[in-house]
Amino acid sequence: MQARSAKLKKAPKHKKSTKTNLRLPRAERREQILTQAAEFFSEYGLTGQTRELAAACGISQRLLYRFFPNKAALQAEVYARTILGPFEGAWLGNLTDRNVSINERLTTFYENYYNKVLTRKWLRLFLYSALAEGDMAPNYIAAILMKLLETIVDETCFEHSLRPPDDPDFKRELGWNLHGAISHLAIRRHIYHGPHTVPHERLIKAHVASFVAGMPAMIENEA
Amino acid sequence: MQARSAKLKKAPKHKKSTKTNLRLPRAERREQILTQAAEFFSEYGLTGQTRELAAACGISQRLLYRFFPNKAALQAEVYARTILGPFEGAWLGNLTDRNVSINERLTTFYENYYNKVLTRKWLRLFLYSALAEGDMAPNYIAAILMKLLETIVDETCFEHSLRPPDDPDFKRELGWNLHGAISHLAIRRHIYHGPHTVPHERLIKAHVASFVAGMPAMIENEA
DNA sequence: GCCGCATGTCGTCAGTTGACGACATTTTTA
DNA sequence: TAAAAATGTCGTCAACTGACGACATGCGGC
Repeated sequence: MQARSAKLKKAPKHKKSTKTNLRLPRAERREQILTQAAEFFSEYGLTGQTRELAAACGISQRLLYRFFPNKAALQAEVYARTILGPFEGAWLGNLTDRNVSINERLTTFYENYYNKVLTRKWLRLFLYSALAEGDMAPNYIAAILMKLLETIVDETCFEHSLRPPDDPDFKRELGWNLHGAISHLAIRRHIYHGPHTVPHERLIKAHVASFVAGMPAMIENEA
Repeated sequence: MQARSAKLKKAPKHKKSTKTNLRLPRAERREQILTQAAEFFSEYGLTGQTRELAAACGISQRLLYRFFPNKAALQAEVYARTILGPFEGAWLGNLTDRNVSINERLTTFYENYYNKVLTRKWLRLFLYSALAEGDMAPNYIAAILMKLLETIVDETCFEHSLRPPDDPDFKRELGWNLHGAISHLAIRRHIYHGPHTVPHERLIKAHVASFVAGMPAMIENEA
């Protein structure tokens, strides 16, 4: 964001000598760029400059355009990896193991989700994209989230021997009670720079406890 | 890159025929600019161009600099009005009226909060600012929110004849269970463009019901 | 009427920024 | 080992963008 005074001094004009600007195979360089770009756009937003990104990669700006036709294409790939990637894991399986208590299942899942998905990098990229109307793959995420939300509501209702709501939209919204509270915890900590005084493990347990205990009230309230 | 706000301004102010915008008194023009700017920066982010904003106002870009020394100063004032403004209202009072049921108090409050504060404009401005590390007045908001969170936890605990947690940080975090769930509902609807199939009134009631019913579990869970 | 000033615009400067042609250097291959 | 291919940089263009000096214009007071 500040002066790019980091601009290399009298770089080795033709002599190899000291500077080891080693040449990387195409795939490897591409990988490095994508990794740096995820970090970079997450930090400075989608309007971050390609020159700055190149500097962060330690390469010339021109080289970026040897790998991606334009900035948007690079960002699309960053998005696909960093946002969609973490969702690939199907940890959903454990959620339906009724040999384990519902509280433990939910706590374990969200402990994992918080650490693997709701990171600073992920949240910033996601929010920048959403604010820019970046409809990048919201459907994909929506599909996975819908399944998750239905699962946690179904399982929690089963615990109480309750019949889940018939309206699928409303049913998922009940799941958002827990999912939203934990997502917002991550947003507060990573985006709003709220205090980290209470360890998140303790809070996830509390949110899960409230969700499970509050489920009957949410459903009965509908009478 | 392309049309960020490329919308040619429509007719001036009706009257005055073909001639350009009528001349406004300084205070009035300033007001108009601030109103438009809130809308504008909320929509296009803090990197929105002053030329586009001027066009939206129907004035020349130069004129903006007759009212504000620079872009940042204008944004700071927009922020103070649009973000801080809605917090001024002290609807907190009703929350402690124990003649009314806790569910009704919380529902009424959050119904109001959702409609008056958690609007699309407010959320977008707030998020853009937070992502840009805009430490603009987070303290002021924090102070009000802290009071709010403590109040709703105190009142809900009172309902259950429970002693609120001694640790003030943890106590506030419990309040975030409800506040976060509702904030995230607004974020989903206004920022993520999630579905609006279920009316928010119904969801606020559900979240409140879960919060109130789940409070004992959150506290006992600490054993 | 016409003076003076607040209101408002035009044009431009200097720094930015995405994109890319031309060229240089290293590695692979026949 | 020389040519081809791959890897990489320099320099530049055109559009963008915040900022502002110079100038124009409507309006109230006398």
